[in-house]
Amino acid sequence: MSDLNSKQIHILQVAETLFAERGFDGTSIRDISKVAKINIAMVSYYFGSKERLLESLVFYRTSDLKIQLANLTKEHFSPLEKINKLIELYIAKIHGNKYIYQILHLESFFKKRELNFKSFTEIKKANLESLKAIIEEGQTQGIFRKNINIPLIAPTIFGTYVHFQMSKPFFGDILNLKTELEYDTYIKTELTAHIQQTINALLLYEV
Amino acid sequence: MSDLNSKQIHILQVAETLFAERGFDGTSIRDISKVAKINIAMVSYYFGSKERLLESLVFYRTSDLKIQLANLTKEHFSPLEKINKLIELYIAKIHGNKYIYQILHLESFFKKRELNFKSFTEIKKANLESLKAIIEEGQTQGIFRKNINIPLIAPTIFGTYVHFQMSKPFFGDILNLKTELEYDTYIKTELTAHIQQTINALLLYEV
DNA sequence: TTTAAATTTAAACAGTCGTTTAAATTTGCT
DNA sequence: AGCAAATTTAAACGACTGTTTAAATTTAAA
Repeated sequence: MSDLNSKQIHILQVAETLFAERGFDGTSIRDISKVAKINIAMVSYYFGSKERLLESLVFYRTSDLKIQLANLTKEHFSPLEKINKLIELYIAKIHGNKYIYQILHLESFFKKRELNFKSFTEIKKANLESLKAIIEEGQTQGIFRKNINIPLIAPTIFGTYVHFQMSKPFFGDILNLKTELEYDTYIKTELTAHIQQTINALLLYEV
Repeated sequence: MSDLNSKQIHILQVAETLFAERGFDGTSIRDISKVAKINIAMVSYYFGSKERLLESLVFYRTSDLKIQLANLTKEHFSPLEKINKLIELYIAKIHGNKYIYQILHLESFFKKRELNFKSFTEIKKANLESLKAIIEEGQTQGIFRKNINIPLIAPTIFGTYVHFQMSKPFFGDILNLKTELEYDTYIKTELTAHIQQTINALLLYEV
């Protein structure tokens, strides 16, 4: 499970893009085999089954997903700077792994799928704890206001990004972003700035 | 297409919950027939095909989706009050139609599906215009700050809600919301308040 | 009550699905 | 080179898919 050869990794990479594009049910093993240029039996040979292929993919990617926040909390930035660096890091990391996040986001709430998403949940909990630590640091310093629903900040960051990413045709149209690169650049600049601005205002000001 | 009898509506309602739970591809006509207690041929008889059933469902629901914002913009509230009423209306309406929104959200970005989602796009554009009108009113009154990326506000509202809704197992766990009713109540109170607080801070304060 | 239309049914259709099989081929070690 | 293990292949399996068929039944108007 843990040591994958180059052929297995190639299959996972093909499966990843197809699952993200068409969904798990919308992608057949024959589709994967055709794109990856392998025999259809190779998926069963290497992974056992289609479901186990997805499990391997999730395992393969989520081991790479941990966002380096430990270093961040220790450095001597102000809480506000930490928050903004966290958001930037968060969006960049999610965007770099957008396919697996799309898959996890789409498939995780289908109850019939009984896969092991514990690692994903643990990462979310760990990230929430890091965020909580930074905000409470800012609150004790008297910089951030007290009445903040901390668990709802992550959905605002994550949800804004995901919704922007999933509504690409709509926002590409109204914001006149024609190419993939233009869209990516907009996410790294304007969207990240918007989210930082939003969370900063929420943390700093009483309404 | 437009005049549906009670049997057709019953089929659509069953299909709606199943599509939202299991996805379009994950739901078979036999599943729908079993739950709706009809013969499998009735779907083809009434709707022509499974795809046309989805089209009928989208048409049936989106005609009911238009959020009544026209009245809102005309009433003599302050821009800030209008924004907060808009958010409350928006979340309540989406939450009341959560199943069809889930389906649209999940299926709309799968490119292979060439369905007619124009009405959905038009609603989004109309809502964006209403939001823009209110914010610009506030800006000319000198209440709201100038440097605001208006098209990105809707993704923040919508995205926060959708992500909270789709991560029900996660947030139900960490917020200790055990029943469906507790979750619904939390959305109508805490989550709506959080989003209002967030957008208000964004509109009112320079960071 | 007769009769034609609308509805409902069980059965079958052709196609695709994930998976398995057994034979063929390649690989790597002695 | 010889040989066993690993890999790759084409073919087939049974199960499930959406859809169609034709007969049976119900409905409703004359």
